This record gives sequence, C-alpha cells and structure tokens, in this order.
Amino acid sequence: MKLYSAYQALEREVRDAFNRALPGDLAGPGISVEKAPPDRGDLAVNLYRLFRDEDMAVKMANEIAGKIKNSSRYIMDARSEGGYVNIRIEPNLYGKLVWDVVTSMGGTYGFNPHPSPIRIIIEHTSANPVHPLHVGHLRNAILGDALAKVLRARGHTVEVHFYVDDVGLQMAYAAYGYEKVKHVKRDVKPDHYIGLVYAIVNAIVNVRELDGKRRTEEDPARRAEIDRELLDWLWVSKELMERDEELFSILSEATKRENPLARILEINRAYEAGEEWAVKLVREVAGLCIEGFKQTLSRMGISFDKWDWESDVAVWNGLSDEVIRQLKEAGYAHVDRGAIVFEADKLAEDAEIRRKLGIPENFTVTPLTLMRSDGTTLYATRDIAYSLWKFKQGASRVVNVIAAQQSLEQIQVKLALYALGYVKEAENVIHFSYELVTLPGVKMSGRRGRYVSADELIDEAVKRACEELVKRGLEPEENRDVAERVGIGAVKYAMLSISPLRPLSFKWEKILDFERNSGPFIQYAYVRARSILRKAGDLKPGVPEGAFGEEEKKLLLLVSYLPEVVAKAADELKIESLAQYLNELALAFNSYYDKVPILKAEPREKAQARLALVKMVAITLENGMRMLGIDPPHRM
RNA sequence: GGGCCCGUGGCCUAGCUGGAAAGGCGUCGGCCUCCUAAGCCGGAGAUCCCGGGUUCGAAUCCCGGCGGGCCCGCCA
Repeated sequence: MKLYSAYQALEREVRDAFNRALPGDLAGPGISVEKAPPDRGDLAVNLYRLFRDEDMAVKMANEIAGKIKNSSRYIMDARSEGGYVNIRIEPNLYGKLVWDVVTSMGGTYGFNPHPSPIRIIIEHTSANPVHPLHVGHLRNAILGDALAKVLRARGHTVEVHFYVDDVGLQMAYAAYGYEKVKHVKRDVKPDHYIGLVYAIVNAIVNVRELDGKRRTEEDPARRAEIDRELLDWLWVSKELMERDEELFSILSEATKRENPLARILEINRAYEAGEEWAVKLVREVAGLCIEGFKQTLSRMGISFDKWDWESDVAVWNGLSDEVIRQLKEAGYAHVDRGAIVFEADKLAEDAEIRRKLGIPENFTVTPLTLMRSDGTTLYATRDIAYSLWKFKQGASRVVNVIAAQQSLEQIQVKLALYALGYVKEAENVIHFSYELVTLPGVKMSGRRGRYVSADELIDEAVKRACEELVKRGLEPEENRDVAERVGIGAVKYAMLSISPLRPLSFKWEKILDFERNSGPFIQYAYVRARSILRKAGDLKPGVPEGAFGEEEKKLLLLVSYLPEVVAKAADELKIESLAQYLNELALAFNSYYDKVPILKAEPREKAQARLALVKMVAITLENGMRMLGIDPPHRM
C-alpha cells in the first residue's frame, strides 16, 4: 500500500504506544494526537479527553509518560505535564520517512485520497453576463478554484461549471441598451462596455418608473420612500453621465420615444420563448461579456470545464416547465393571481425534513414564486431545474459557491428537489456560502455601475508588485511574469486566508499586503528555498544516518502535515486552513534559514540533510500554493 | 417584526465536534563583510461583546441580551 502521509504513520505509532501503555479496557482508537505548544514538545496527547477527571488525568499522564518513553523508535522522550503527555519525536528516523514520502510523491505530494471518492460538480463565479467581474466575484472565483483543486487533491473527480445566467430581466436590460448603442465604439474590454450600458439603462428606467410612481402615490410616507429612491438613482445617473456623456444621451433620447420597460419585458419574454431575433441579440451581448470574463479569469489562472447556458440547460429543454408541472402535480404548488407558487414554507414545517437537509431549526422559509403571471419563469425556478440537470450529468454532490445573501434561495432549491422526490440529491446540494466584499462607505452594485472591477484590482496588484521588483533591482520588463504571479498571489491569498463567512472590507493596503502572512511572503520563502537548491552545486540532498537534529524537527513535522491539512481542507471545505498552514511553514522556514547555515554546514552529511529538508520545504510550499491557485515565481 | 451569519490585544484574523488563548498589522528595541532583509530575533499590549446556565473544566455548548452585516420580491 502506498503511503501518502508520513504523519499518519507517526500518529499511528504514537497511538499504538499509548494503547500498549493504557489499561486494556481503555485502549482503543480514541486517543487523539495533537500538536504540542512550542517548548513543551512536538506532539501531545490530552488525557482529560479520556478520563474526564482532573486528578485521574494527571495521575495517568504520569504513569503513561514513563511507560511509553522507550516503547517506540519514533518516540525520543515523553513527559507528563498537567494532564497532557508531551512527546518528543526522534528526528532521524522520522526525517527519513518524511523524505521517502515527499520525494516519491514529488509534484503530487499532498495528494491524500479519500477512502470513498465521489464525483463532484462545483459551480462558481456565475456572474451575470451584463457587467465585468468585480472584486466580489473575484472572491467567489478564487474560492471556487481553490476548492476544486483541493477536492481533486483529496482524490475526488471534480468538474467545474460556470452558470451563464442569460435568462432574466437583467439580461434584457443590457440587451435593450446594447441594441441602441452598438454602433458606438469604445476602446475598453467588451464586458466593461456592456457594464456601462447596463448601468445607464438601469438608471434611466428606474428614474422614469419612480417618477411615474410618485405622481400617483397618495400615501405621504410611501411617497417619501419613493423620493429617496428616486434621489439615489438621480445621483447614479449623474455619475454615469459624467463617465460617458455620449452613451448616456443616446440612451436617454431613445427611451423618450418609447416605453423602455415594456420593450425590456418583451425581450425577456421572447428570449425565454426562443424567438430568433431575441436569441440573436441576447446571445451577442452575453457572449461579449463572457469574452471579457474569460480574459480576466485566464489572467488569474482560473478555468472552467463547462459553461452552462441557463437557456439551454434549464429553459429551452423544458426542464423548468417540467419542474413546475411536477411540483403542482405533487401538490406542493398552487396558483395565486395567475402566478404559480411553491409552498416551500409548508414543507419546511416538517422537522424531519429540516434535519435531513441541514436547515437550521428556526430558519424562516418563505413561499417561492415559480412562474410569473405572464408565463415566464424566475431565477430560483431555473436554478431548481439546473440543480437537477447537474445531478443528471453524473455528479453525486454539487457544491455551489454562492453569496451568503442567497441562503434562503438555496434552501428553497433544496426543498424543491426534496418535494420532487430527489431526496439524495437534495441532501447533496452544498451551499458553499461566502460573505460580500464591501467598499468602505459605498455599496457595490452592478446595476448602479458602482464597483471595483476585478481587472482594476489585478492591474493595481501587478503594478505594486512591479514597484517592489524595481526596489530590489530587478528589471520590470524582464520580470513581467514574476510581477503577475506576485501581484495575483497577493490578491488570492488575501481572499483565501480568512474565513469566507467573514465580510471582507475592501482596502487596497490589506489586499495588496506583501509582508508576513501574505501570498508574496509564502512565495518569497519558496524562492529562497529554490535559490539554495540552485546553488548547491555538487552537494546532493540526502538523509545520512544521524544528520537531522533538533533544529530540523519543527520543519520536518510541518512538511509532513500537508496531506493532513489537505484532508481537512477538503472534507470540511475549509480552504483557509491550507492558506494558514502554508504561512506557518513559510514562517518556520524563514526562521530556520536565518538560524542555520545550509550549504556551508559541517560536516558534509549535515549539509546534505539540510539540503534535503530545503527541498522538501520547496516541494511542500509549491504543491500547497498550486492547490490554492497561487503560482510560485522562480525569483523575486 | 422574524430569521441567518459575525463579535477574540489599538486594527485585521486563527482557534469554536469543551481541556496549555495562536498569528499578522501597528508600536518599542535589536540584526545585512556569510545561502535574496518581501526576511530574522526580542519587548509591551487580551475582563475571548455582556449576563445567566450546563460541566471537574467554557473563547468553544445552551438560554437571554447588546452591536454590526445580510435575507424575508411575479429581482437575480
């Protein structure tokens, strides 16, 4: 059997030693081995967990520490400290084991297959094709990409999908505007162009509609509310007019000659019905945006296996209609003023269903409209159809990387699958939720054209990386590639190292941090390691008898954790644990680098062993970074 | 109004299947004739939001507050 993790072998060794030392009735798999605090040892076993009584735990710790001291070749020393047994491991034997695993795995080190791997479809990013990707989508894309890579390292078969949301009113808004201005050329990426047009149409239509509403509104409170909204959109209009006067006036004029909203609704209806003129128009607009997305994503090193057009997978094939029909037939949907409503709330009253689907006990579920009275479907309806479609592609689990705002909708989708009789599927739709990226002071809004685009962020990141290169005497022209890797690495790490459940307030200096606990910090440690390996000359890495000492232990242990960290990151969908682990490894390596000579170590065996350690660190850092989607530079 | 998420040194964050409070930024002090100083070493700095409860033991679990974000649409 192939050994993927040296640490796992070590842990088993320690557990066995404990089981031999424990009274027979207490022995078993319950021993959990953890990391000891620095200065107390390498590994620790907490006996409180086993005995639940303070005096007893302390007493047993004393007893066991004495017994296991010489009970395994890997254990150098064991000491009892207040209910814990702190263990020091023997660096040479363990070092040899780690070396064997790391070098035999090489570029695949970290791969740690799950005992029962499955087929997973990850859907991420899925931005509406009506504006460029902004920093919020970037968080989504970076998380989704890393998630896919980590799950693959866990042995799962992963397919990454982008859901092109080409059906819906937002698309019709963009298409409506594009129809009027497509003859006007602008020297920007296509998605930026569409984004501007989309925002202008939104502003014009909203101002027009709100103005109409306020004239007929009798209730003063309600009227004040409308006035506030109107004022907001007037401000937005002013901003957009300043950005592109010509486009704004063309669209403004056009909307005076007709009712834009009626036309937008018509485009939406015709597209959903598959009428040729609408298909041609909408696909052209969406296609332009997608082209822009692909440019941005490819620069980020993020790619997709499939681009699922909502119209294809959920509408024109009749799947959404089928979902509605079956929900009605099953008695979970009713007609309300011409619209069809799914009774998700009633279904959610059943505590057993909640438990099965992992819906929090008190979560308030509301009914869900499936079909408008004009016969068109809604986003959530199509999402139900799409979820079914994903399972039909052979997935046994579906992970949706979607903003936390959509928690209710995701639960409604689950409930609909359940109601349709797809119980297993409902249980296996995972909402990988993440919080928004907020701009201090302003609310990001695609409809208002207010956002920091992903392209701007990447440009700025790369620019700052370039400035750093110049400071270090590296020619920026020759190091374009390094600047790209470092700048983008900084952005990715910033978004991966903190929990996705924490709102991220966007600050340039925080995201473009190049110091400790950053992407570049990890890249730098890697570059230093590579640099030593390059300069090694005749010295070959190896693990001669007795060449590893106390100084090496911390790094050896850290290197050997990678497969464990991968397992945790994949099984618990906690990418941040991998990011933080790499930071810890880089920190430890930098400290080691400063403390001991490597190439000049005496005797030669010591230098060989240290070089071997440097190589292991380089491999570990590189593989870890790749799993996060961070590219390792060759120098910096 | 109901619900979901978050609340840890001045700031940002890890720990949250209960058992030894962990990093970064900032701050104060030190380290480049030696493998890249995007670095390293050291100091100061914490009523783990508040109040109860469960437990031998709570940052972690339960209840009740408070503060912030989000959701409750024939939008997506």
